[in-house]
Amino acid sequence: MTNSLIRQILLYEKLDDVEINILLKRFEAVSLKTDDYFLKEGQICRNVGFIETGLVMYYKLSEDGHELVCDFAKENDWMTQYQSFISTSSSSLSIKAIEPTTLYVISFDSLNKLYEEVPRFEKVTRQLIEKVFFGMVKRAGDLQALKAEERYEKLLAENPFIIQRVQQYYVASYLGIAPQSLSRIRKNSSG
Amino acid sequence: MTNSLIRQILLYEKLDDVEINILLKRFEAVSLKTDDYFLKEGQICRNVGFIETGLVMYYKLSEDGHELVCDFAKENDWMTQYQSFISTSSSSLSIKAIEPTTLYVISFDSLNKLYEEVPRFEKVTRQLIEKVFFGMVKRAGDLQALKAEERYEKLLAENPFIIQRVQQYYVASYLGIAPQSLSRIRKNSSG
DNA sequence: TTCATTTCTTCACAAATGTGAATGAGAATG
DNA sequence: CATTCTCATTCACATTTGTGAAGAAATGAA
Repeated sequence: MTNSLIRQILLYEKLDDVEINILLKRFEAVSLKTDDYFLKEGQICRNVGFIETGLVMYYKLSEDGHELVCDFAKENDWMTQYQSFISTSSSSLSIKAIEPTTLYVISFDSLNKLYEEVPRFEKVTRQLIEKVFFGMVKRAGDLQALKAEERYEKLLAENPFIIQRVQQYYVASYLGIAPQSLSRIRKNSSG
Repeated sequence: MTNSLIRQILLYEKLDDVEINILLKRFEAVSLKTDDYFLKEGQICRNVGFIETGLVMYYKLSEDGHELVCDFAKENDWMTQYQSFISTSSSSLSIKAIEPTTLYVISFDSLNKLYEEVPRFEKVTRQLIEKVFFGMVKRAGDLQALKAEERYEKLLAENPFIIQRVQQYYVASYLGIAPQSLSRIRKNSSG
């Protein structure tokens, strides 16, 4: 029995076959078509997903009504809206698939039962949250200290999948610049 | 027995007098003069501090050798460099007092003993970390979506203590702009 | 107080980024 | 295939922000 979910979890914590089987029963396979939502703004996020294949985007509506892209997640990434999930409060973000996406999904209740059944799984979760937290610190630092062109170059170096697989106006939004500016940056940096 | 440390903790979790006494024995009172360090870049952060009075600044050196201000913490705030603390790795940040500061400090080992003695204290810690995490998400969103003047106005509205108590070139760095730009923004926004 | 040092402000100009419009390329649809 | 629609590119120009220099103001030390 090997799938990407188990493979990923085993990177963080050794679990035996019994534990793995318990764990698998708690997850449900879900498919999203492009533009389907994992979570809509205003809803309470009651699930955590692990992406087997595909690509999703976190975004919110800014005050002037534009989509503001906050993050991406791709195959082998975990996804949830932590604030909403943890505090059972309505989410200010939406998460939608921007490629056909297959997931393993676990609900809040199921996750808590899993923690009782497989206590070591809590360590996995904690490490994953830390990873997201440190990623956010890094992102804030980049937005603070780098100019647009540098942020683009860094994204290209560190997360090329975003630039390869995401529409440019979404990438621009994620970088905090206008689509036209990203177009200009790409022209200057490649030539 | 009432001090700001206990008062703050009780906001998050009800603890009885026995627990409070155990807890107090694990913390040590420390004073920092202005420009004294709580943590220096390159060191491993082995402590968590609770600020009773005063003000500290997190910063790192950018590639061009300038101080880049990452955060502030004031009285009744907790302070540590999570990444270094959690993973016992050397810190890329420094934390220094920018006002005379009094602290309660607890070491990594002492904190873990405290978790055994007062298990409920883990809940406090978890909530504090979540708070920092959500704050960082918000900061990244602001840096992404707002222009310099809007970031300044928002800081003034939400954290006026920073503008009142921190030198302007540090505030500018925190906002991700040049000191002269902050000066210009202040001139235009007040008139 | 006086002097030295640091920080803040102001200015002129440079560089970076935003904006609206026009065009073009490609994908989707019929 | 033709048509539409969406997105990317380009351009001219506006706005925002950065930069270096000069001086003013504030701070700290003798």
